[in-house]
Amino acid sequence: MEQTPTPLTRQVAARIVGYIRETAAEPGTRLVERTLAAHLRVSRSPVRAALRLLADEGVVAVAEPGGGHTVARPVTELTVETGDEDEEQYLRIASDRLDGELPDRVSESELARRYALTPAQVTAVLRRISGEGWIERLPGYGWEFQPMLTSQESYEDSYRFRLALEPAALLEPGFAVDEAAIEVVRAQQLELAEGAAHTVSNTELFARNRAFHEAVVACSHNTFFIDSLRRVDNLRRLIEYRRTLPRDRAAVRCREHVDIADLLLAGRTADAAEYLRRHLSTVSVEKTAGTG
Amino acid sequence: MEQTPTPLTRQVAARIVGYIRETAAEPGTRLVERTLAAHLRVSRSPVRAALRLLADEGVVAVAEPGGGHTVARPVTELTVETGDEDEEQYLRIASDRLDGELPDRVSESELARRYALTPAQVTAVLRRISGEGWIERLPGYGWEFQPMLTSQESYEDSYRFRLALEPAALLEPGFAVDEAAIEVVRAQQLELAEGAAHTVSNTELFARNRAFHEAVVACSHNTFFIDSLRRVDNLRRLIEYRRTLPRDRAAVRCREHVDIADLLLAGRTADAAEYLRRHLSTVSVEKTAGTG
DNA sequence: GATGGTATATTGCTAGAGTGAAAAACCAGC
DNA sequence: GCTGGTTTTTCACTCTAGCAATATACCATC
Repeated sequence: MEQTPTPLTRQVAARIVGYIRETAAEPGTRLVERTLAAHLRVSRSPVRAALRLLADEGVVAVAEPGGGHTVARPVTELTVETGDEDEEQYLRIASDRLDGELPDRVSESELARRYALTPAQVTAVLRRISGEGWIERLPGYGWEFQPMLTSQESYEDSYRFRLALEPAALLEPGFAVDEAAIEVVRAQQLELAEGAAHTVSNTELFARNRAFHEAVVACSHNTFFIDSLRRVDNLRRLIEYRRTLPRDRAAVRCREHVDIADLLLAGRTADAAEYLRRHLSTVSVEKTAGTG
Repeated sequence: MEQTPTPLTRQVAARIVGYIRETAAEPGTRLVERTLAAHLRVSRSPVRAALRLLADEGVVAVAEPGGGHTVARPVTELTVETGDEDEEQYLRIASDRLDGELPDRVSESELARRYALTPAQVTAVLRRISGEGWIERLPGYGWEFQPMLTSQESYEDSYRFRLALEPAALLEPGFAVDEAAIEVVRAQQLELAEGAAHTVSNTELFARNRAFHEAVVACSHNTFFIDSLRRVDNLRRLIEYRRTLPRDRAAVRCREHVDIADLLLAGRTADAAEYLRRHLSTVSVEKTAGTG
């Protein structure tokens, strides 16, 4: 009865759980297959497989009249299980590279051997890494790692880049506050500022702060600003993992995030931009001085 | 005697010609295989194949004592033959997409059929396009085109992005003018300003202007600024191809480029940044008003 | 120790058949 | 028209073996 689910099925299942949480759907809410498929950009096939999987786990219930599935449990009880094996491979390579375990140039078969990957998996992970800009295909055979955020210097570079970018994004003519989105990240930041910053994991802290900054910049409705920030954050994530963040300072920064959100919600965009500029300057100094 | 050269061999040959031109090597100059290989990031194998090809074409000569190759002709006589078939495939797809001939979602086999490509070629071109950010792999099968610079709106977005980026790059603490590089692009711009802007091809005009802006930003020595600009330019290139540029205005802009280069060479970086800001504002208005 | 020449080892592409999974089309019921 | 269920079609991955091209190591010479 319980086939081993495919990676895609697991991923879709995880994202359905995320969807339920985002929409705060209460138990009994119908989960429409076509809607989910369109939202997750896949066909109904993996959606149906994922729903069966979630039904086995008791997360969703089979609707009696007419079939289909409904939410079974309240949002608060949902676990976060990602089970993303692609992500693991990616992080292992990133980690090895940062530790200097991987040479500057590697061949695809070398990666396949070292990490016990199929050719398709190698293709997938290389696609992702090159998309993030820290590996490049050579003209002949092989790939070459590009300088990452390893050095202190390039880390500071990334902050000055954001300093040029983010405040400018708020001053875009197309800037319009997405109140719902800002409310969500504001709530997250408030929670952090009021103590959660001391208990939450490194990963989670970074993810939320990232979500805040990206939600703000997303209001600019300018793809170039949004994409650029996302690219920088993808790289930052890899080394923030390995840092020990001073949590008392983090709490202060989260409070500032709340303030920025408030300014935006009050329509004081210019003030928010200026506040954001100062905020980034401060963080930059903290980070780059903190660990030397 | 004359085997059909591989794509890589042709590409390497073309880049060797470019190398000769860049270094302004005179006839008789020795072309060291290992140096070329390191410079082009390939092994000596394709370099040797390319040199044999160029020897057949008479571009390089076989050195008599001790073997090896030397430059045969003066730089001015060199042809520009690219013969880059990967580039052609890429441009065909870009063109079709801009014309609305390609649907939002495509499968790899669909592309292979439509353009008569081998699977490896499909992989290569998708790698490139996704690197430039206008296609994305879907979670399941298939790829989805992302909004490009098709719309007038997104085109304006790209200019405002550069407006936030480029002047800020000049104010980077690590900014240091690469005099040699700036001299080169200054000379190109001067030539354009003094008439060549009216005779040169669309492609060439765009390439030179791009080279100018990127050379300036490269002096910031901040990867994030440099990469971001390159990404925007990759996209701009695709639609600038199809524009009819008003050449009299282009000449004026090239003159401004020369002025900016002069300010930089004189060490007046702040003035250059301000000039660049005004320059970009003007260009933005011209472009976005010109063609409607 | 550079350099060109040569030999060897690896690499990634090709081709074809087979396969499980995903996309797409179709159907029935409300 | 919207929904869940079902069927059909298409897709891309997995093997396998073979191979030309590339990368690498090794010479010989000056």
